[in-house]
Order: sequence, then structure tokens, then C-alpha cells
Amino acid sequence: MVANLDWGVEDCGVRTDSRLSRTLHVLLHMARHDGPMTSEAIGRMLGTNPVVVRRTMAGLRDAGYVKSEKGHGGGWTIAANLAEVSLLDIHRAVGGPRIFAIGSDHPNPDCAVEKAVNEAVEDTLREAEALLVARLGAISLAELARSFDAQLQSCGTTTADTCG
Amino acid sequence: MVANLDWGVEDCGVRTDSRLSRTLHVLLHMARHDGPMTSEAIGRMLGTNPVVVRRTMAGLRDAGYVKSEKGHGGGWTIAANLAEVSLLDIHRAVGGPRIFAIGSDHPNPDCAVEKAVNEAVEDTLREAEALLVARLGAISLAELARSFDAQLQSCGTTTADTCG
DNA sequence: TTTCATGTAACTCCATAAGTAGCGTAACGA
DNA sequence: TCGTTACGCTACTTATGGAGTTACATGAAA
Repeated sequence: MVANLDWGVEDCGVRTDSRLSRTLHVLLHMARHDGPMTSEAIGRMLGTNPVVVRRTMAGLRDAGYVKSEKGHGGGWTIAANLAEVSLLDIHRAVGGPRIFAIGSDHPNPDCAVEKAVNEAVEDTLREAEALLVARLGAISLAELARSFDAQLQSCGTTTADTCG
Repeated sequence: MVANLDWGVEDCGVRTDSRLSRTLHVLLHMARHDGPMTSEAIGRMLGTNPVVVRRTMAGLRDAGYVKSEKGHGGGWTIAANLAEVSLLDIHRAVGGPRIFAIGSDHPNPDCAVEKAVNEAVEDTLREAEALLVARLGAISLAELARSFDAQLQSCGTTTADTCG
């Protein structure tokens, strides 16, 4: 009846939507970087393609969190106050509304049994989603960066920009 | 067997793993049904194929929650005490380890920034997962059936087995 | 005008749930 | 023994969505 899960969050070679963590990774690097960063550089940083970067960053740009500049010396720049943007904001801007991989078909079934089951499952999912939203909404990018700096100092590491 | 292609209409877009709710639906029907139920009957109930039913039920059988009988009068029977089986047990038996659609690549990145980001995101996911696991683990099939009966009575409905 | 960068469309690739078909196997009954 | 019933299993197909890739247009700076 319990609980000991060894199938963790990032398990079993599953194809997860990594846009949120990728974007956070990029933004934190951008925050400690002077001048614009090109999609090419970001792509190299993430081990991916410039087009994939642009595709993801487009959502951030539309939300006003970054801006992009074309031509020589162009690239991506942060355009918002990091203290006022939460992880939830990024998650939404990046277009990742689907949090859960499980759920139920037949939203409005005729069968009373099915209806009861769906409600029970979906109530539980809703609870977990509410928690997730609350937690992601409570962390600002500035806090994330700050906690990273603190961790760095306590470890004495100097590799603030290992990738790139 | 009918093609049943109308699921694409209402379900526009997301293809969620509905094995948990489907299985619960089946089990609750089985609980209030005398004798074995064939995969064919269950499939008709769920609006799906007998093979899909067997595939899903196989996990429950391996876990000992149901047993299957071949030949005349064969089919699926509940083989466990419903009070001792939780929704979490079913979820796991049914082979649905992937709860979240979001996550992060690179479990152990070299980049310190990425590491910090991943930790923040995954901590949050782990929290939500823990809540989910706790909730699913706390509800037994017997309780689910009981709460369903209570709801039925309070509504005065008599359609205990609408599908099937 | 050349070069660099984004913007976007149109693909391919891959993993997974689900749907389908076919054949094997076990259990019963006549 | 034979036919029917039902599960068991394998292989294939379909649909979906994130990611990867190619190609080309656009705009800005040197």
C-alpha cells in the first residue's frame, strides 16, 4: 500500500518535455553574460540546434522576458526583471501546459462508475498540479540565481560557466 | 470488432496514459459482477479492443490482483482483497511509471548552472510526485467503490452498471 | 553588398499508448 | 476426437508531441 518509488522523476529514458529546465539554464547564463547571446552559442551550450533554441525562445520573447536582435552583434538579451519572473511564468511562456502524462479519456462518460473513477483520479492530479503551480510560482529567476551563487561559494568552485 | 474512431473528436490533442482510470473502471465493475468477465466484454465496456484489455490486465495478473481463466466460462476474476489494494498499486501494476510529461535531460550535467536548475525543477516535481503517490496510496479500491455507492444513493440513481 | 543573425516553414526522427491481425494454447463439452 | 471459447503472445500500424534538421527569407551592421 505504499510508496517506495525508485522510478524517479527523470527516469527510464523517457522523452520528457525539457523546455522548462533548458530555458532556465539559458536564462541563468544570460543573466551573468554581457551583451546578447546568439542562438548558435546557446545551442552549443545546450548541445542542441540553433533552430530549436529560437523555437523555444520565441515564447519568451512573446511574453516579453527576452528580446532578440538581428544582424551583426545581434542575439538574445534578457528584457525583464528577474525578480519578477517565476519558474511558472517561464513554464507557461515556453508553451508547456501539459504537466502530466497520465489522465483519463472520456471526460464526460455515461457510466456512473467511470465518472466516479475519473473524478477520483483527476482530483488527485489536480491537487498535485496545484502544488506544482504554487511551488513554481513561488520561485523567481533571481532567487534561483541567488541560490546557485550561494551554493557555488560554499563549494569553493569557480566554474560558473562550465558550458559555452 | 467495431473501428470506434470517434475518440479523436472529443480528445483533440493530448494523448494521455489512461490505463489507470480504465483499469479502475474495470475493477469496480468486476467487483459488482458475478463470475468471470471476458476480455471481449470488458473491451466492449471500455469501447476498445480485447487485446488492449488483455495487455493491460496482464500487469494486474502478474501482480496477483486478478486471475485469468481460459476456455469455456473463462475470463477475468478479482483475486485480491479490494481493501488491501490502493490506486497506487494499480498504477504500478499497470506499468505506468511515467507521471510527468515535463522534466529535464542531462541527469548529471557538467555545467554547474544546469545542475542547479535541474535540482530546483526536479525537487519541485518530486514534491508533487510524493503528494500524488501519497494520495493514490491512501485510497483503496474498496474505499473507491464505497464512495461510489454512497454517491449513487444520495443521488437516487439506479444505473450502477450503465456500460456493459 | 556581404556577412551575420533571427524567423519560419517543412520536413524527419523517436518513444509510447493504443488499435489491429494472426496464430498458438488451454479448457470445456458433445 | 473435434469444435468452440477464451486467454497469450508477437508483430505490425496509427497517432501524438518534443526534438532535430534543412532550407530559405528577412533585417541589421560593417
